[in-house]
Amino acid sequence: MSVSETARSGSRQLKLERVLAVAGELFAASDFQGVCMDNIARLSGVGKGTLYNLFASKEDLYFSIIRSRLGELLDLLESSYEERQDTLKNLRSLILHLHKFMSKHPHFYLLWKREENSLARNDHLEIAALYARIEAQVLRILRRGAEQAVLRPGLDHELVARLALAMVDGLRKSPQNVYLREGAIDQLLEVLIKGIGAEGVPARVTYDRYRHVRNGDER
Amino acid sequence: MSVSETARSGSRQLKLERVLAVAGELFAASDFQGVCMDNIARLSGVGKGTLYNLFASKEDLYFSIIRSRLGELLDLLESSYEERQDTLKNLRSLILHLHKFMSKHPHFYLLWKREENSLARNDHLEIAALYARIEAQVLRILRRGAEQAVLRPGLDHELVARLALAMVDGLRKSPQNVYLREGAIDQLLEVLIKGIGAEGVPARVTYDRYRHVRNGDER
Amino acid sequence: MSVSETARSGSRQLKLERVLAVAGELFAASDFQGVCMDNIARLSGVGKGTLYNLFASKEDLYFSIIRSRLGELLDLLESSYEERQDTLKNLRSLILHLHKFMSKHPHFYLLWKREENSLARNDHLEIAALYARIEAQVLRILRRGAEQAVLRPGLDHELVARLALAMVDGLRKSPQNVYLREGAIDQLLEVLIKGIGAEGVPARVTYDRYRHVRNGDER
Amino acid sequence: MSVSETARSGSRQLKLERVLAVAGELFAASDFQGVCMDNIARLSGVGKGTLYNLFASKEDLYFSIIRSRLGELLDLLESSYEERQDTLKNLRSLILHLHKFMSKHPHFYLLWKREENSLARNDHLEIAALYARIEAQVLRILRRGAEQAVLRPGLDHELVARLALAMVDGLRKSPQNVYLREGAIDQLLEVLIKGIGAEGVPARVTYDRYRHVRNGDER
DNA sequence: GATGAATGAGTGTTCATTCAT
DNA sequence: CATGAATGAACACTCATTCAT
Repeated sequence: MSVSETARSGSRQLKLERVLAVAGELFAASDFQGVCMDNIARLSGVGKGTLYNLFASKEDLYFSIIRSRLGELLDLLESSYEERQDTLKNLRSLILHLHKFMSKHPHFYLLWKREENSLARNDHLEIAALYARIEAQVLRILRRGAEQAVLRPGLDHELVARLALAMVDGLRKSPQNVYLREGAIDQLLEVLIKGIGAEGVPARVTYDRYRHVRNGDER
Repeated sequence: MSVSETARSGSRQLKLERVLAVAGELFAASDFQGVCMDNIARLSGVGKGTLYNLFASKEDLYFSIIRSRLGELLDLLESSYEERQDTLKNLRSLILHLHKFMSKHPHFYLLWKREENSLARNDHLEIAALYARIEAQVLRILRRGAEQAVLRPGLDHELVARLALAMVDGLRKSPQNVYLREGAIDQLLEVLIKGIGAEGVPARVTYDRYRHVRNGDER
Repeated sequence: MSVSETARSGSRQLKLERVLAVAGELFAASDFQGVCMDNIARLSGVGKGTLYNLFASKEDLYFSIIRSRLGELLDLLESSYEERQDTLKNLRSLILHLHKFMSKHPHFYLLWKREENSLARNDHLEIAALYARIEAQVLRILRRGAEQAVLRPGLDHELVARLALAMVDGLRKSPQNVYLREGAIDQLLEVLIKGIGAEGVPARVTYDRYRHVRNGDER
Repeated sequence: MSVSETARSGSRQLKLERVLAVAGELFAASDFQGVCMDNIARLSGVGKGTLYNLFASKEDLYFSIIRSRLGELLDLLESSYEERQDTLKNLRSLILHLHKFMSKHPHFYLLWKREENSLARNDHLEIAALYARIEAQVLRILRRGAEQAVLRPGLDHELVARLALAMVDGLRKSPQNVYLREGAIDQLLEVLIKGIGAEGVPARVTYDRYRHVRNGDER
């Protein structure tokens, strides 16, 4: 993480990133068992043995992809939260970041969601823990909203958190171009805020528009 | 399906059902490649060769599970719709049926959702078509609601359909007991109706309560 | 074992024998890890999968070779013993049978002796148990000899048993033609009997000569 | 070997010894292919590359262990022989040295005996040559004994040499504590001398007892 | 039709050896 | 000289599919 990394570990880091990217794409295109280490190695331009220097096993590689990106996402979400901010703005910001991240890393997102629907892989606990941190972040926002009376009373916040996150997922299942369709996320927010906001709370947050930029796509 | 099937093909039907049930459980517990035909055959009490009389291939078997249950679900949803009914009741009914079905067939649901997150399996188109029919059903309800001015104007119905279905999915990811928690689905409906309903439309549909009965669970 | 085996199990038996023979030769020519299942399969004329139907693993195959032949040998030695016979004749007979068997199955013998010098393979206990039965047989003869006062007193019979068996092993390490050299085994017996016999016991047992026939050699 | 080695090469010698010791233990505990160079390097505290500076290959390392210890043993046996000495004493001394050496270096002994039961390793000739020198030493003693008429006539000395060495091997296969059991080796000698000695030659050599000291064990 | 033994392509993983640093 | 990261050939074992019975 430090900037002063040596050249060696830098090169190692690069190799690792390349492997993660290639493997992510392959895993997304097929499934865990449908991808073979030979291909990952060849397409990453490293020897098969090197794969096993970087990761303990195929499974480790698979979950490393999810873990690393999920970590990124969490850092993003947690650092973008501002306690003193307007609750709705925070909610909006979180959802926008989520949406942006999943537009930027569709491969990773696919893997993540797929694993959510797998019951019993060994490593699953770790993934579940990371996911729980996302929910916790939503919960924090919702509770702050309840304190500020921005949300209507009587809501089961845990349930609402899950619903909100599920709605963002819903966007992903749309025909491809929808990721770009400007209004989708605003409509989502409007439905959500109207659904959970207290009477008279404006559902449309227009100021401070977030720019939908698709940068750095993975081919 | 016909009543007039011979005893022989009846036995065939039974075998087929047993295979589908066993295979569904196995596939849900692991993943496509993690299940082997030997086990399916042994646990179903049929010979391996018979499997290949019933299904063209392992993949065919896999998708047959999804296809058959998804067909059931569609029959259910489409037949429960009543054109002349109250729109909100129809929406509510659809969501309740969905929720009930996924409580009753968690194995199948897992497979289905998992496949939704797979890009390129050969058979995917067929599944997608079936899923589209569910969306179409939601859409039909929403449009009827718009005609009756029960929904607020300006909504992208396709988007809303997707969001609504995603919210139901959200329930599934809850800790186990939530399937049973009575209020969850009502809160979902309340949030949704408040989110998309026209001003003054009551969000709580209390009359004619749907009974949450967990019958016929698959062990 | 029964003569009335069905054709199927007969064919299975044949295949199994062929595999054991081929694998025995390969293992003897190299070592456990130096032989690959692909080769065993190819040279046995069976598919690789069939190997795994017959044996649980490579190790199982390896030890099956030893186990099966060692069983044969034990049956031979134990059935050739006659309680009421002259003790020296019994000792002589045992050693002759041992020698004959190791001339006839040099591959097996090599494997067996090699394993004796391996400390910790999983299956080793079983082999050790079989070997112990051979020693027990020698012991039985020696004790009977002590009763009959054919052996000089004061001998540690266990030690003598081990020495006797080791001497037979010594023959094996000779240049190849020695297996055939008529006199070797008689000299061995003479040294042994003189070494452990009571005073006045004739060391040369000339009557009833055993014919050294080399039949059924394995290519 | 020379005393005037520089400090550097002295360190090299030390490294080499450490590697030989570590590798010997590992090879004895498993088998040739069951030991990997990584482990040898790590446990020896040298880099993997250094291993390849010391030895041409894994096989070379393996046989270097046997070769070096076998060399030691030969020096010992050949230097302990005294032409003018009593023949039986020389024989006894040789066997005692053999026995002591194999008590002191059980790892090496295991490797050596294991290789004796392998037909065709490339390097085998060299080992065989060393073994032949041991046999030659026994032969020398036996022939001298024949000259002195201490042995009975008519013996095939080569065969007797092999039998004698095999008997010492027999001791090794005993239950562990036997290495220590004082009397075993004396019984062996008694049996052997009675077996091959001329009439009237005392079989028990009691004067000048050899002390069975277990010194310098390899942990 | 039903069965399960036989098959061999395919896969994860290891490890001796090399070579840039 | 010493090191250990990189490599890819080699291997045990699995499993979808076939087909003789």
